[in-house]
Amino acid sequence: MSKAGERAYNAIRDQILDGTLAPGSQVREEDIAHACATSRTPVREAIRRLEGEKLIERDRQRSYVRVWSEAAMRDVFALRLMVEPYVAGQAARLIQPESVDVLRRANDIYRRELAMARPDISVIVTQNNLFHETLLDATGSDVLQMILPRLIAVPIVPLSLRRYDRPQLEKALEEHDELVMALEARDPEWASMIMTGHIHRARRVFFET
Amino acid sequence: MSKAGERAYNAIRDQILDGTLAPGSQVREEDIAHACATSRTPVREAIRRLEGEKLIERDRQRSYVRVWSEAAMRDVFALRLMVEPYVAGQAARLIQPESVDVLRRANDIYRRELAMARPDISVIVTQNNLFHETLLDATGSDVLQMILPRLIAVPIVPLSLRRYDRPQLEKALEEHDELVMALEARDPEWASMIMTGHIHRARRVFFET
DNA sequence: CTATGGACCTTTGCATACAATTGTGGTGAG
DNA sequence: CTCACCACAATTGTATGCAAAGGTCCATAG
Repeated sequence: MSKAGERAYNAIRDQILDGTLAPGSQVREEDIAHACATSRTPVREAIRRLEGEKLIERDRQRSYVRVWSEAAMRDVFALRLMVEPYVAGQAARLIQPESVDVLRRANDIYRRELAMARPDISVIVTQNNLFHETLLDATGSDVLQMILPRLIAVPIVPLSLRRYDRPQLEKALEEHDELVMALEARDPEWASMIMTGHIHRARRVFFET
Repeated sequence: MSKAGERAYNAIRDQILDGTLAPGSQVREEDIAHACATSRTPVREAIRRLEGEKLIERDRQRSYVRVWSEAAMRDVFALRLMVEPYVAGQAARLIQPESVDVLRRANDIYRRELAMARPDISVIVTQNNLFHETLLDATGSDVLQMILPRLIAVPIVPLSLRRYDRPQLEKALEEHDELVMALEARDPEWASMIMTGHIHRARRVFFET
């Protein structure tokens, strides 16, 4: 997309997702524009996009970083439990060998990091995100690519891995590995079952810690 | 929202949904701006929003009305089959008596129209939409209200009722009536089961006619 | 006759200026 | 002392102008 508009979009989004912009805080066009060395025009577009993604909400004129209630998070996980297994199943039908390689590499980096004495969680988070995004792309479905990001691009979800202890991180990696096997076997039922368990466990960790 | 921006958004959206702007046709900022008696700036915002809703797609610079493939429509129905029963179940838990009345009234108008010699389909479409929207609102869930409209605000879906013949319209009404019973009984399983059948049947009609 | 290059034209991207709206703080009346 | 109202300040909304990027079409060479 356009240079300045894209810069502004990524800047705001990153700051929301990593918590720099706290939930509930006001997002001023002028501030972002200044930070991105651009004018308000592309910033406004970026804000509109993020509004559509529900990362930003509006009260009359002003924009704020959205706050997510616990009830909303329950709905998010309920929907992910429906949609993500479907994604895994579709990916099992349609994935290309190159994408499987990408998944495998993501798991290898994850594994290597986890083997270290003090793993850097942000590396694991990145590889985890890459894994799930690659899976989504592999479905080749515009509809899924429209829906799922709205369920996982929630400030808390990508960070929920940080709540995992080491055994939980190991378990999650095992599930990723098994998912790769299911995809290679082109077995939709197997893939979606693994994913169901994977999300279930994520939900437990999220609500019980 | 803003006056001009909202006008532009609704204008484009309406034209896409009712087919005035044909799928695949180019959407030019200047044209819309002129039609809405405004400048390009608010039009650009409207286009960005619709892009986020996947009603508009972009190729390099230009914007076009999105075309929905059959594969996409299959995904839409697959997801509706997951989400709408969940909506019905949540509504059964949380719906207020006044909302039940709204649903009942919608069904009554539907029924009266259907009893006529030559029913006006657009009346039935309106009441059908009202029914499903009321159900969605009754869940009180921001997340559901963010997700579901993206699955049904697809050019073809709101119009799919037009493919129903009279017995199918009668069957759909019966299902609405039974859904009201399930909601009054506050029985989530019953409600979601009815909805599952309802969407299943909609899918059959959609793909077999 | 086809293919390639280039000028031109169409459309969008960005910045700036100004208008409008909303929040806020202070002042005066009760 | 409190409440209401008015004025001003802070932000956003809209318009316009110009820059840049892509696409198109014609001319010319092979």
